[in-house]
Amino acid sequence: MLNNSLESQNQTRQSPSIKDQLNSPQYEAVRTTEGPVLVIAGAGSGKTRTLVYRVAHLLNEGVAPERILLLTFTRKAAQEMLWRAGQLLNESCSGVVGGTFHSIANMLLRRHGNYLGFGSSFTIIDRADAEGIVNLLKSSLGFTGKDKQFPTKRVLLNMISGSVNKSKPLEDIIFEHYSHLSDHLDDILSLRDHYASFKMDHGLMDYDDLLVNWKRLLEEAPEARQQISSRFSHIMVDEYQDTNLIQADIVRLMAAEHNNVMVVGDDSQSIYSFRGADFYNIMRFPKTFEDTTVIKLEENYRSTQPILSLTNDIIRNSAEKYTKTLFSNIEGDFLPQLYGGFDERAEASFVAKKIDELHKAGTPLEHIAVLFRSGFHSYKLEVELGNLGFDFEKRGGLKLTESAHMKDVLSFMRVLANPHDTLSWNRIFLQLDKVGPKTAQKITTTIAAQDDAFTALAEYPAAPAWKKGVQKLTKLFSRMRGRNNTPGALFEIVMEYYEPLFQQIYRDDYPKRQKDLEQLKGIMASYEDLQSFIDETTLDPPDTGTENDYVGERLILSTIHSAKGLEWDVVFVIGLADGRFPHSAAIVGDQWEEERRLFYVASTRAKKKLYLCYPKEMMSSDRRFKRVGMSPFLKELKPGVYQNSGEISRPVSFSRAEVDHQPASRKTSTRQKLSIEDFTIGSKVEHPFFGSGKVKKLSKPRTLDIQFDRHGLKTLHLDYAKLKIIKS
DNA sequence: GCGTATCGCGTTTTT
DNA sequence: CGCGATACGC
Repeated sequence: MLNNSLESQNQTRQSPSIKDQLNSPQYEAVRTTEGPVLVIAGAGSGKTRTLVYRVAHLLNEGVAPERILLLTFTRKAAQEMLWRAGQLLNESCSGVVGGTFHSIANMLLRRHGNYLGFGSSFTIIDRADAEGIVNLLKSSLGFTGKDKQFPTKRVLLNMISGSVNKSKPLEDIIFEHYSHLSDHLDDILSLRDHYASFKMDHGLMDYDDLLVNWKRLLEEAPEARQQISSRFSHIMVDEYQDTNLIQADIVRLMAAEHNNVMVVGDDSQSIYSFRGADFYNIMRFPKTFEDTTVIKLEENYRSTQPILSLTNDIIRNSAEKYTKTLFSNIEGDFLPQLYGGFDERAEASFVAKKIDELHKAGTPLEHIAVLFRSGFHSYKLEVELGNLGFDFEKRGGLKLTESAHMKDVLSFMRVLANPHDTLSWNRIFLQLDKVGPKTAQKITTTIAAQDDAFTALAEYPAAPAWKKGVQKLTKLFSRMRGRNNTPGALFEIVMEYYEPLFQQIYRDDYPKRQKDLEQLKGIMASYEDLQSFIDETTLDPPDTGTENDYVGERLILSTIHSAKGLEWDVVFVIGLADGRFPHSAAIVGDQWEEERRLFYVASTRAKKKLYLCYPKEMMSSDRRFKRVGMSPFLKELKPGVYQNSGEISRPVSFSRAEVDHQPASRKTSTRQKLSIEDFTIGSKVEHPFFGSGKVKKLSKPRTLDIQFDRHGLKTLHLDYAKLKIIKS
């Protein structure tokens, strides 16, 4: 069974059996049916393949590529599908318009936006920027945040800018879901209004505005509607359960002329309601479009039957059942394994050990993935894998352009492209010494009111403490605006100014951040002009990590959300503990059900082997360890669908012996196991990052305090810190 | 007294 | 990493 696994990766792409499947009645219908088509397809049933064949079929029939529109939720998904369609036809699919809702919206708005009263110049802001604006507004409107009841930023943001809320009065949303905030109703409403006018004034647009304006364009601008709708004759939408109401409207309006629309989705995989997705869109589809052909795909071509039995059992328990029982013809006798570790470290070491075993037995690392609910759940495992020398790629969590130093650099670029971008101005001023939030905001509002922000800046009456800083800034901008600089050149100019500040602001860890900046340099250099760089990177930020170099075997660690639509031979789901999954803030009801579907999505990623893991002890808020049970979603499973792979009691000593047998080719060198007895107070030690230091204090089992020459006092744990004793 | 610097602590998920 | 609370400086 395992030796087949090596070949299967290549075969899923263009396996001959796909052709056979295509001849089956279901796929025949999918390919050729005219008019509206709704495909309800379970996990692993070949949703993507469906669309690939449809595209190939249309092109084969002589439909001009530029009349086909393929809408997805990630850019990668669209590229992948077009690539596969091209493989089928033995030619390229260039000309087919494929992309995310947001990128298509951006394209259309830049071309036709003037019908709605804005031209081609607007800046797209991402969620992180929106948070910044909300903060600015909060402070300028005098919200103190002292009241604990006041909504957290994220909740607030979802309320004032979330797409759901645009189709429903905000008052209703607050009444239904956030009734404890009703005292703040007026505050929130005024914040929402200010947010809207702030964006309008400064030529900013966020993710949701892109969609709203696309819809407006189709509804309110007859000439644009005419041009756009006559351009496309066939529309396809992937992951339809992830669309929100606005996107559903857009699909409806886009298809009004030709009625050739095909959507594909799975209601059991709806995990994006927090950003406005509404899986009832699927149920409504046949009502919206007359004479819809509904096609159900229930055979699973991905997982073995034991895995499917477990995943079927997960949705069996959901409150709203859409009785859909997937079946598979793929043989396999590996029952999903359940593992409860004593604590997070035991869980991590179990996973690492298993991965090591699998790898040695011949499963390539890139066919293995570890999935989890939230970004930080994998910290312990990352340390463990690092120690063992495994190369891994983490997906989800912070994107490259979301870290502070990146946003710093980008803000210079964005101000250049859009001098009304107050948020970026603010960020730039905050970097100056002796300038804090208040002063930065003062400068920003003054100069943004002027027509020419740059000269206004030069003439700004600066206080002595930071006058020099402003002068340097003025110089910088005159250089940047000088010639028609390419993005690459602009980066160099900015870095000349920013580098000294950068080292000052992030003096603790700037080497790591510097690598990111190097990457940014490469990315910017590949763009022709600044505007297109800004548009593309804010809509779809490049991943952290070195994507460009081919890195061979690499394990994937990913949040479940970022793993959607993908598959691996072996999947580990970790952190399946009570309070962690479902997330502790999830209340029984809709949110609870969504968490369950999330678990379903995670488990259905596995083709051959599935491991479900949880720690029995976790750090709670007060720094104390708390015993926890397994996730309620695990408890409710039928005992027969998984096998308990035993539990390790308290890890007597965290065995480093397992580490020692690693091959020398791995990148971290084996380091000796040090124990606390090896140190005395006053020992001189060397740390790869903090440099040299002296031991100040030995604390109980395996931690010690070290005074580093350049980085101050740190408390380190022997199991994690890579210490070398220089002199004892 | 206003504003800025510093420290400590708790983190949902994202186009 | 960003937030809040607290401490210092003009």
